[in-house]
Amino acid sequence: MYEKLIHHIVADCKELFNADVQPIVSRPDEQFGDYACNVAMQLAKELGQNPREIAAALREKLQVVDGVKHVEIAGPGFINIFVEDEVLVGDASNISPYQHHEGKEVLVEFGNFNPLKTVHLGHLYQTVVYSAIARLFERSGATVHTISYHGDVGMHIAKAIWAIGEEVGWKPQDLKALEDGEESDVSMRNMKTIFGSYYAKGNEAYDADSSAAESIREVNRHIYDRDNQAVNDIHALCVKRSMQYFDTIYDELGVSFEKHYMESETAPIGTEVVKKNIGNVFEESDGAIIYKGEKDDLHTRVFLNSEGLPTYEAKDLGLIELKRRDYPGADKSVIITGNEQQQYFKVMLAALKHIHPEEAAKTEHMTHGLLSLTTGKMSSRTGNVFGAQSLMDATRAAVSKAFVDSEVQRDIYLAALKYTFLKSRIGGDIVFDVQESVSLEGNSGPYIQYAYARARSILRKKAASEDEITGLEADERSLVRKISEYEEVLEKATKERLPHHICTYLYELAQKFNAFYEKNRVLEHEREAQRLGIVHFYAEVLKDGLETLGIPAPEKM
RNA sequence: GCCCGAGUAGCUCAGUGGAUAGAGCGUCUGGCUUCGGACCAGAAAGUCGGGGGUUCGAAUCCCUCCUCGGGUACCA
Repeated sequence: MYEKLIHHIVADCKELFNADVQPIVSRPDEQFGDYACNVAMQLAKELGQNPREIAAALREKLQVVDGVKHVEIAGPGFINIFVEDEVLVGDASNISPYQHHEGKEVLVEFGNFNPLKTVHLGHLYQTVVYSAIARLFERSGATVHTISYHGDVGMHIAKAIWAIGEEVGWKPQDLKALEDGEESDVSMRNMKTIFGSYYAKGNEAYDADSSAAESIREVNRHIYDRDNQAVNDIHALCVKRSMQYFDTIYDELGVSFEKHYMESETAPIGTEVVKKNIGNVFEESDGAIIYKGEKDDLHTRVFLNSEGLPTYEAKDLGLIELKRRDYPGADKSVIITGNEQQQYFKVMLAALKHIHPEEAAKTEHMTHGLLSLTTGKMSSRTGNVFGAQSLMDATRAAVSKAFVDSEVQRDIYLAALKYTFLKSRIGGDIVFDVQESVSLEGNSGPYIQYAYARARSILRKKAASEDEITGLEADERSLVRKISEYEEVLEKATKERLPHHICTYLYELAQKFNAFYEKNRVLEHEREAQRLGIVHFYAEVLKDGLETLGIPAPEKM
């Protein structure tokens, strides 16, 4: 109905006033109607007419639209539209009407876990956000290619490799301890601790000892040039182990990737691209190759440093070349990073515009905020920060304590974890309380899962029939009206790339149903058939919404 | 300094040009042998950072100031 109304209003404004409008049709407070439009007030100034008169003219037109019951004009000129019950029931029963990205090929990429580094909360958050965005595109009909990008080169890697190399005397065959570890979850975590301590060791030496710093820089060059067997072997082993460890986290989260790209692959290609464009895009300055962003109202950034090594900027250009090679048919390329890279990306994309303008045009960079904890003292004395693994463990523990006998603890755990991250708007920083994130009450993932399980429980007792739902009572109508909003919510979430709209809606819907259910019987009631039908629609929306967010919807809890 | 972003109830957040600014947590009051109480009903709690402006209408747009975060050439 929503799209139909917009269509009618556009046509009517054209016909009546010869005006081109982009009307906003909203779902007002229930007392004002099922849909509301403010186009009359927008047009009032343009036409020099009284908004209520404009509204009155539109009202005549809208009143005869099929499915519209009546139209009221309120306040300064709101057009409030009341529709027939069947319209709401129809919309409530149709949960996948919009396919905005049908036939489109979309790449969704994020730069995430870096080999040899610990996985912290921000990485976990980013992973959950990323997979929800990818699902939104999928849900709206796109073919989505999921891509991850990992920093396996750079000073942080060089520091760790140097420390390992020093310890084993640069004989990688002595790395038995690393190679032979069992690949169980626990041993993978140990591996991360081991890598972390090597990194710390290398970092310390780099700051304290200038000769160590020089040899670390040398290791760094070897990593780029791949010209030292010992460095290559240690590097390969460390990356392999790290990626195995990351896979355990991805598996746990139910996230998967079509392709992983590594900076070691993108670096040489990016370097090539930059070198090829010196003179027309890039220029030399103080021994480095830079892009002057000032001509685009941005700032200058280094693409190749004075040692000739590519910075992240050049590597990113290399990654774009790889994506062009691997996905020539992509219509859109979405990249998700933290806010701090916002201005950096503008410069990189400005440079890209000179190299591949069409690629720059289809690239969309979206950013998310920082994650922090309310209780700042989550790091223990030993220096272990409260990382991704700690949060996952804490959440899992809370779930197994609260749902001792449940067969779906994993599903509930995923709901608690993911919903915590997804319920806030993407973009701003998020401060959260571990206790609250682990909470299973109120506005939480498990609350919505529970709502679904309750609905399924009713439907197990008696299945919804195919009977028509007619003669809605006030409470029923109100619930159906809410269910019918789902398609609009989905559309909004997809267009704005903001999954939290779905969370907000699902929570409101579940609350509304719970309130209805509290005072109205479903089974063994004279309107049982109709009510079972409504419960069925409600359950379908909850399930679809949860799954779009990447959260499972178990039948029983 | 310059360039971004943020500031809404005690805390964490929705609301981003519309009608009395909404939730969760916390506090207080009530409701469970009941279709699943992991729930529901209700109360208290707000100068929407301050000030100015645009508009029929501003938490939302513009200007300005304050506070915090980020970026600002060889980190990502």
